[in-house]
Amino acid sequence: MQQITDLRNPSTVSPSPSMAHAADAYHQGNIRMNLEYSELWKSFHEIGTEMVITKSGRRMFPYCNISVSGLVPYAKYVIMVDMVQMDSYRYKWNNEERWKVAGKAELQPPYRTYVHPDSPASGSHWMKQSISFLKLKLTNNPLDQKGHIILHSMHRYQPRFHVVQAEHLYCIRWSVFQTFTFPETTFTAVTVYQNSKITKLKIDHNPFAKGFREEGTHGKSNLASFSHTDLPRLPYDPQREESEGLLFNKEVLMAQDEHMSPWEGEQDPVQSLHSEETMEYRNSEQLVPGQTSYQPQSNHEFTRMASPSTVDDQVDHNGFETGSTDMATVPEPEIFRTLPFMSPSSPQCGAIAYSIPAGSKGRPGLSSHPLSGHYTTDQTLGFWSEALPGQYSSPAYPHPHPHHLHSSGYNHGSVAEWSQYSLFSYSC
DNA sequence: TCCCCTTACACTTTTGAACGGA
DNA sequence: ATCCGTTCAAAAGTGTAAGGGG
Repeated sequence: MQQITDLRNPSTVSPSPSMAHAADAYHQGNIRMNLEYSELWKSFHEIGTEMVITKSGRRMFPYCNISVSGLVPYAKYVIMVDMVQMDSYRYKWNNEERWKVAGKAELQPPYRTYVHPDSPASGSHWMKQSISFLKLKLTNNPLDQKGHIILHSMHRYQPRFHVVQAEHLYCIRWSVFQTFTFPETTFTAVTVYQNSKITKLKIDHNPFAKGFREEGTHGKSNLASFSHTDLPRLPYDPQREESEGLLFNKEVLMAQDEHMSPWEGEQDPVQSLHSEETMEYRNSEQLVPGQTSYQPQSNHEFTRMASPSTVDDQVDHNGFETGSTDMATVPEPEIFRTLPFMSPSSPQCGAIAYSIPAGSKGRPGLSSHPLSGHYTTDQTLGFWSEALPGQYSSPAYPHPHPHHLHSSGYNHGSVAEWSQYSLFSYSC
């Protein structure tokens, strides 16, 4: 685990002074994360994990399931996951049944983060059972409006988990991020499985694929079929965590020797990346966004959820009409939000964006949108969060600061349900 | 021709409403 | 009126295979 260095006095970070001061008694760096079902992940990783992505969105299998410890029991946290592109290459599966570089990576698609539906929840809530990201979906549709994480096919990615102490989702901007990655969760996004061994593993362990199992092969593996209904809801067990973590490293190293890597060349890029890691996870802490890193965007640019690589693209990736629209007239919108966050290519980025999917009557008037064009730490997330999904209850803007929401008694409703329908994405 | 993507399909699990009994 | 368990149809999640486009 990397040594954690707080970049700023935490007491100046949290928007919730009372809770923040209480939490200061704890070291942020005490947070630990463990990947559940790492054995299953490893069995895929040794072959070269592939995840199917579809236009309508596809779940991961195995899906991410983690446990955390070291949280302040009574403090609120947001837990989320995003996908980091592992390198700047595009791959192809060649005749020798290996992955090889097929060229440079495509331009990065709109960057999105999946927020766990329980967020925000108390530390005790997160620690009492494992945290499942079963419902996270991957898509290759850059115009996706369902909040799925957008990836490029034939590119390599790694899930990245973030723990953020924040009373509300819209406080994330001020919060400290603790980020965790697990080497064995690296995967290649594909539209059709390339490696038949991966297909077989998926069929053997995914209950939905039971119909493709050959007679008699079911149960052959020493790994049980993996259903989310099978997932134990165990209390946190530090001893178990520790032992599994150490076990993992041993086994991964052994696996490197015993298994033929599916990656052409000397080394699996993932192992290369983590070659100096000896712990079961990687952890880094960041303050986001760095205000100085923010680069103002024009209204048009603002609408595009643009990644740095797409700045020159003249197309609105979300297919939105441009121009001003009365929010109250928008029928059944889903809110898409761009989270102040770090991207793989740009460690800190600061734009917050709201938009409404194509097919809606329109989207918030960008010219009058409180967040468009003026990004400061006073900008807020969640100012129209109450009525999701389905409608905006109140434009209620401009809302320059989340504290206004408190003082006005603004009701944010069920944040858990709300976040399920929300989309966080990066805009850099 | 090759590579990759989309789509339709058959099969499975999951979900939730409806119902009946205690 | 409430709770609990069962049933069943619809919805959702799988990998496969054919076909299409660049």
